[in-house]
Amino acid sequence: MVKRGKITMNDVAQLAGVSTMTVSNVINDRVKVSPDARERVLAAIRESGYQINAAARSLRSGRSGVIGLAVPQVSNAYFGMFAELVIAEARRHGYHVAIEQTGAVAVGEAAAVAQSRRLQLDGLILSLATADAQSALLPMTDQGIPIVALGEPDPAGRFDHVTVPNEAGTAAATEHLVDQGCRRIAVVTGGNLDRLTMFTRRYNGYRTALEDRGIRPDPKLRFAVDTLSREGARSTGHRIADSGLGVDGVVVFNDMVAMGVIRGLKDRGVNVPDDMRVIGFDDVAESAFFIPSLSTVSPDHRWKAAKAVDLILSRIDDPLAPPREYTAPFTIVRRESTA
Amino acid sequence: MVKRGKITMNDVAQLAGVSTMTVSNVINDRVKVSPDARERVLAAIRESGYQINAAARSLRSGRSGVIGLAVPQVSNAYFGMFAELVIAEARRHGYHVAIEQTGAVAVGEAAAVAQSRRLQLDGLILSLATADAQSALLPMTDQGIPIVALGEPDPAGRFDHVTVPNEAGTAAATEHLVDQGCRRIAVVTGGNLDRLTMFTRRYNGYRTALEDRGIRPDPKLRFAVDTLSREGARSTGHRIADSGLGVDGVVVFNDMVAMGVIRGLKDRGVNVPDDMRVIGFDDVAESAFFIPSLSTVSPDHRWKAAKAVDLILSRIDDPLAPPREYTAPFTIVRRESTA
DNA sequence: TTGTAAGCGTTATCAA
DNA sequence: TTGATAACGCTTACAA
Repeated sequence: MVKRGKITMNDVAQLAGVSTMTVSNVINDRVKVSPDARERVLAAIRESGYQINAAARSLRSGRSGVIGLAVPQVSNAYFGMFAELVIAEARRHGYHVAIEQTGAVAVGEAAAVAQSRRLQLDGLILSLATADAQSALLPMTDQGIPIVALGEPDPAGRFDHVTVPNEAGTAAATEHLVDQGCRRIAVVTGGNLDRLTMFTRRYNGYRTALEDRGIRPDPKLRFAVDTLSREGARSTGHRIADSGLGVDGVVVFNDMVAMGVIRGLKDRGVNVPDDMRVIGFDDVAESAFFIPSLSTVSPDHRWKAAKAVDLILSRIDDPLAPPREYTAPFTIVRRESTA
Repeated sequence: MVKRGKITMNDVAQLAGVSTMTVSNVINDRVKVSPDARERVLAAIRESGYQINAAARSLRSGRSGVIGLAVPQVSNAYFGMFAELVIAEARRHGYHVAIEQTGAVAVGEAAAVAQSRRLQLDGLILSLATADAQSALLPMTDQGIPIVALGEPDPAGRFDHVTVPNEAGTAAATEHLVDQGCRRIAVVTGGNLDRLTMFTRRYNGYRTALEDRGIRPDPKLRFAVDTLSREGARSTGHRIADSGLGVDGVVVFNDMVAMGVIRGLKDRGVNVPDDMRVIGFDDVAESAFFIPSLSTVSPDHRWKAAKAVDLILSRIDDPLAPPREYTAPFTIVRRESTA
């Protein structure tokens, strides 16, 4: 008995011989419904192929059952992996995930927040990539929905924040290179280091570690790179190989770029790890399969995804709690690229 | 003048001293609105920080302005790249994209369709990975929204279908290996080859090409692999290296697996391309950066994304047109792995 | 060009 | 335990 066109809750109610409220109560498992009525309703739903209308539900209830996840770029391996973990974690709690793309620009990040309100999302996990996100996010007042910031913190400190061990992780990576015998250790970071961004933090970790080990940091050994482009990473490899600075190790601020750098070194006949050692940050899946497999700082991504979802849910319950800050645990994974 | 809580179209209307319909007309750029009224409305929107409620709009109008994209796995490089292209293409037409994950299982694919109806999506681009999708998709009748199938076709032939040149592409890849001097060419495919799936088609392209070049296909040279796991690809590399079959070339059904295979060969001391040549399929971004860079069949992904979005939009206008079928153009990209 | 009225499908509230 | 009613915020249809 398949009705043509849209089947509403009303249709199901008529089929089952009950009121729409009873159907609603069965679907949402809300109040007590007699086993008899419940059975008839479930049968009617099955027969009719009824699907609840999310727009109507969300309009009336004000909640959508959907959490937003805004990332700079969905094609980036790191964010793809992270999205998958968030989806799994949200599902465990009965939530759906809507993925947005910010393009790693401030307006994109602000747009994601606006879009979340439009779509009545129940929360937003917002991966902040810009430092000047400040300009776009700061003026936002009515922060309606729970927001968890990843990467950079909200400059206004309004959001919960989950981050990775930028300083400590990079320091440990740098020390690992020292332990492997490197003395002329270059560092590859993004952007400028004027503000306190992820790049600055990782750069600081590198410097601190060198100083701790009695090696004087050489400013010439810092190479800046365009963050999201693989070509940029590759040409940075060329620059390092051509620098004539006697580099014997490279700390790179993330795995994607590290692999690009290694590729660029290879273009110049510089082999990793024989001629130069390289370590990354993130431990994306492909790092284990790259040739050479990539040593890296491995934050606990699952922990991070779980914490982000947890924070959203707990803030739905308690919107007024003060903003919280968490840092994921990490390990150093030693692979071929630093052997 | 920022109102606390939800600002509705009505609030904006009052602020601007017009009716809600005038506000609606301004927002949707629908009928003629006097420049004066329009200006006041836009000012009121700016002042109040009004955001339209997507749920209400979609409930009333029956349209959401959102196209769904359901892929097996968002962390997969191929689907990540494709999602990005679809997002860009949809945006050009004023549409938003909601990404779903099917897990490459039939129930996931069917769930994505159901979810699309619930969410009032205006269309669904559905990347079909399962052959037994037949069992889950076939019984679906009320196909409410426009659906475009990618990868495998809808077994019932109800959906528009955009595909890649499975046979021709793999045949060209195989011929390229022959041209490079390979004679014992292995093939890596997924699953069993009982049904006519993407795997079968690519396998057929391989066989046809060999026969065309007067090389007799050897069934022992076919290696099956678990599609979505990188570990599986790597161990396939081990199996090929350990096989003692004198393999000098490998045609792999996609790039991700090809890179895993090369990694596995490397584990056994088999170097690509010196000891063995390898070619993939897809031309994902990282293939150019892998070491060795990967030769591959490169379908025009942008073309494919554009065609998929076009088909959705044209079907919104004309739901009853007969299903259409398109195949993306391709080129063979020669890189180090087959040099 | 602008405004009024009705209703999209669901759920909160309250009465039965 | 169940049902009637109103309302969520917007757009369609039509009247002014």
